Amino acid sequence: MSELEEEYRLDYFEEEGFVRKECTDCGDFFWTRDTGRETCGEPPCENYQFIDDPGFPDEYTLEEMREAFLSFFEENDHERIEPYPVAANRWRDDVLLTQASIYDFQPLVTSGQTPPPANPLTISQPCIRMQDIDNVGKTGRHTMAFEMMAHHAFNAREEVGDEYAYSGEVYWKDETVEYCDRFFESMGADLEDITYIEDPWVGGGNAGPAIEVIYKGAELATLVFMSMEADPDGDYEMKDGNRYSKMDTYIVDTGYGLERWTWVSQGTPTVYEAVYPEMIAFLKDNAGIEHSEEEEKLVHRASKLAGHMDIDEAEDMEAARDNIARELDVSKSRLEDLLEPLEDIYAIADHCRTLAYMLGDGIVPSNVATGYLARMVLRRTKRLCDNVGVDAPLDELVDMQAERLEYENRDTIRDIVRTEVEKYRETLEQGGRRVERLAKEYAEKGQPIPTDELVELYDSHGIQPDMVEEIAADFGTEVDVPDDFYSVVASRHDGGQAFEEEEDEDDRLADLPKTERQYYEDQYGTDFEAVVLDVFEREGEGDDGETMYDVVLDQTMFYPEGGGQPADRGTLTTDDTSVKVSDVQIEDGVILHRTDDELGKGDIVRGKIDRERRRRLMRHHTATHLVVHAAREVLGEHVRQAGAQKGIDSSRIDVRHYERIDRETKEKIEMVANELVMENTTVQQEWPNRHEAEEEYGFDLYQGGIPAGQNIRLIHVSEDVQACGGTHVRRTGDVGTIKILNTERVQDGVERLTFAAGDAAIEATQRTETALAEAADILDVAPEEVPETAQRFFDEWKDRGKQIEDLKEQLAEARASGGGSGEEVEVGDSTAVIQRLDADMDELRATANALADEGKIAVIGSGADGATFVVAVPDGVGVNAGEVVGELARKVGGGGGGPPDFAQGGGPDAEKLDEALAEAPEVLQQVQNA
RNA sequence: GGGCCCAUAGCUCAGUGGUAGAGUGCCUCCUUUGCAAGGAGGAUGCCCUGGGUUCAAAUCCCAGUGGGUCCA
Repeated sequence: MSELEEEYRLDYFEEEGFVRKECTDCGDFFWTRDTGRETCGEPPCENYQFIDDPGFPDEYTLEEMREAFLSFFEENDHERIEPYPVAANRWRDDVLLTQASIYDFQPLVTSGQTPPPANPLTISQPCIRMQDIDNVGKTGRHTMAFEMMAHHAFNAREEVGDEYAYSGEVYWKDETVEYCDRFFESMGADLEDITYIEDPWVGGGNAGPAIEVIYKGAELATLVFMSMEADPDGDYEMKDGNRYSKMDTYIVDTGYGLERWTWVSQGTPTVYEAVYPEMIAFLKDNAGIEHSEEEEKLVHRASKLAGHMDIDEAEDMEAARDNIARELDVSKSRLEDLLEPLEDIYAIADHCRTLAYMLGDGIVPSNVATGYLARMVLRRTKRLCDNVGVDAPLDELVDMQAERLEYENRDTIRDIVRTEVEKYRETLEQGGRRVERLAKEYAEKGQPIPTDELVELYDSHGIQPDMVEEIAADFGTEVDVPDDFYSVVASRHDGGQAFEEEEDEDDRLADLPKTERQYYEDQYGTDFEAVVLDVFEREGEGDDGETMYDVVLDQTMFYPEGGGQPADRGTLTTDDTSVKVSDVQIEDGVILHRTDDELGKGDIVRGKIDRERRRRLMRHHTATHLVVHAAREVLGEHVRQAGAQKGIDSSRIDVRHYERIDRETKEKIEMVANELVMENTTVQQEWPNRHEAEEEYGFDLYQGGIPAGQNIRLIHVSEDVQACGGTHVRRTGDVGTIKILNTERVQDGVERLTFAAGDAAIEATQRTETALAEAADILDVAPEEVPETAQRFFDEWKDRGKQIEDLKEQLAEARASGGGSGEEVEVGDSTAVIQRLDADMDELRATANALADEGKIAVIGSGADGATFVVAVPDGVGVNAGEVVGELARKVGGGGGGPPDFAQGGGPDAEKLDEALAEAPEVLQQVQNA
């Protein structure tokens, strides 16, 4: 850290008369105007000083505080930026949720590939930190959802010129600290009370000096000066033990906690009371929580103490509670009875805000990714509500927050919450029954429910161990919950990790110029001329191991595989030869044409792409945009594309939605999509600046992934606008027609729509029509009558099955009582009937049973399908049917068995059946004697 | 993206290779009758679909479909 010491010697500190001191408690270095100060000011070195004694002259609500911050920086030449979604995985694939304002600009802006939307800028970014979930409500200061107010400046060293998307210095450390000071000043804070602690920052491969800003015991801001990157040969060793070196870009990354600032301005005992006063009042009232004046005072004092204590760890919670109780001179249980309901209520308010952010930004609960996080939060919130006795519907509670956050899709949010609560209820109900059965079972055995059953219940059925304990208690059953339960569950999930294939990078490839993409200039073009720049030999890459070639041209009409659109095919022709193009890929802007034969470097070639294939792909691509657009219109604004694949005969898109799409809904989507086709509007492409595009259309542009670069290609189809690199038809009418073939649920919360466009749609319709016509033909009715007729046939078929069953029974009885056909022999005191009857197993069984009912041993053999035997023995006769069958079956090369009074068996050698039956009397004798 | 679990009577579920079951609901009758209840009898079923193994599959194996759940 000492290596960074110089980094903190700011001119600003000097001019303002700051002194650098070492905290007498924790040893951290800090800067202050107060020369007499000894500690850094941050808990646990010091306590909160703002509770019941607000830090600013005026109280602020959340909204007022946000506005105060943003307008302060606006007045100081920062541009105000609209917040990004909380679902960060919409623009980056390394994280799920937005956890800080800087996430908005990673990785493209921070690495200098893409310019920032404004420079410098200010923003208040909603964030969600799931890792704090257990502390929410309990510590008085943790929230899962919060807004990070920030100002950012993106700088690049002068000497690197215009290599990056921004250049030069906007401002750096001195100005950043000065802004912080002046903002405090504008709020009416006492500047003597502020300390700036030196606290270098490391994260995500970057690092830099950073400063924590403490005021009245609360950390109100962090000023990060991101300027280093991981580098084994770097000059600086940071606190993570790795070495870092300076980057060409350096970025001001600040974070001011909106909730903290609001809290400090109000001086309430907990942050929740400052942030959600109305909601907490509502919840208290709804849960029927009333406190006497004395209790009220106790709670107030307890909250104050809790706020002072450092209880980040769950284990410390118990101890902290003990200390608080002692200090207040009440019993721990009394304190818990008072505080626990309040803690639940604080958590509910916070979780509802989290849910409002998540669902409002279009996350659909599911078993994957952010959807799963949303489901976890929702279920946890529901449990908290049940626990504390809040009976207001959850969708209403979430809506209260959604309304405050000014989301427009509130109806959808409520719908999603209702659906999800209902799903949870069903899961609990089913799980409850399952646990009851288990509890009963183990209660009878007098054993506790073992751990592996618990793991199974949790892992496969989503039932928490505490719920098992609760239900088991009703049956007096113990439950064996190990302390490391969740790690036992985790160990079940250990498995082989897929390893990534590494491809050899060709240096020659890197030196080639980017191929000119003619397919954008003329999407209908199929013929072109080009010069061969290079040819790569690919040995053994062909389907049958033959050598293939990757041809690089200066320009091409061939569309390389991308954005779910397969590559074009066609031919490249010179005066001497013609080669087939079977695949086209793009690598770093260089387009590779996979061919079956060699071309010479410098050759001039005529390219020709498979026109019909391309047309079909274009129709399907435009149709994809139409179907997504139609799905949004029918299902709701939350609908997002979750993957797509275009094809020749059909295409599919996966769409996020919280319910199954039934046939009626499917037809509605199909209708809307086809209406757009019939409108026959033009399909337009443009290449606007990415930030202008984002500003105008929002993040919903990026349905199929986020492209890099300053300018992005937009495709306008009707009202729909998407960032897209694919080829499209000129007018929607050129799609012809769209037929949705199928909908399936590919994951929870993700529906797959398979559809065909143009001639492929007609073909698909014809296929189903043919199937129907053939079915109608077989039934000999008109196609419209197929369902009714099929129903009638099915019913009749069932009826007849029952009749046949009946008749066989009667036949068997008649045979048994009529006797005659079978050979009767005496076995001990009883009579055995040995009979050959070439019929199926059911019939043999019925006959044998009927004989046994008359008190006779039945040995029936059939040669209908191989050789089969049934042996039935009446009650009280000492012959083991299983053994008899076993013996007989062996003679026909098979086996058999069953209970002593009824057995069946057989074997493949039907011609030995009579022989076996002839020996049956002997077998019976033997078995009886044995 | 990966793992695990489930699919049998209208409903809730048993059945672990050998004659498909229980509880509940349904129908009929009896007792009683204000309602509820009780007794006797009866009907329930492509054991999700398709393949495989086997003399024999609801049962074992594979694939599919539908649902549930946990993890990243």
